[in-house]
Amino acid sequence: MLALCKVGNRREAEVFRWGLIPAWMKEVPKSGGFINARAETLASKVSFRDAFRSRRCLIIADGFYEWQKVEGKRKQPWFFCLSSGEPFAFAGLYESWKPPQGEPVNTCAIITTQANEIVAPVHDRMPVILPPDVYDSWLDPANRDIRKLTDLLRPYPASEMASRAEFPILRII
DNA sequence: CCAGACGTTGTT
DNA sequence: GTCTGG
DNA sequence: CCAGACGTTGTT
DNA sequence: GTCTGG
Repeated sequence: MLALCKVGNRREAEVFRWGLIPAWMKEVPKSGGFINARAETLASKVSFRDAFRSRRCLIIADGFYEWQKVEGKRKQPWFFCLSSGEPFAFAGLYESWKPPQGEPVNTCAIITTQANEIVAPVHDRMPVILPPDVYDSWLDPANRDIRKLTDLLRPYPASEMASRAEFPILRII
């Protein structure tokens, strides 16, 4: 997946493998890494703390799915997007993981938070979407204010979002 | 204090 | 009843 | 999470 | 490598 990060003074777009692998891991975990990190516990979790301190990124998307448990049926997917239809940015973390041998692998995870009112009927968690005015402070590795960074990780306003039930068969683009 | 975990709930 | 240690 | 502690260094 | 659970 493609994500924006800040290297030196420049914003860069880089390809990351979805599934963050902490630097100290010796081999690729069975799960393939951590695809989600909880906003509430980020700062204290060994696996995310370093990335949260200095390797934050933005993951561009135009929507996301949440899957609703429906009694006796397969899970029902719902599609969520901005009512403006504009693309947006998930708050993400990345790591450059060094395998025992071979080239480093860029890995990333998205951050989740409590669901807002539009997502809550479907699922209790949702990805953190950041508004454009905080992109700079989120991306800046020199930003050491963990408290303020944590405060950015809120559920996006439901009033600016739209949703629709999606049929799995039809969703292939 | 040391052994063992270290993360979330995605995918169909 | 509540805290602590394993 | 549940079992087991729940207290301090006084006195002879 | 560092934290947690026993």
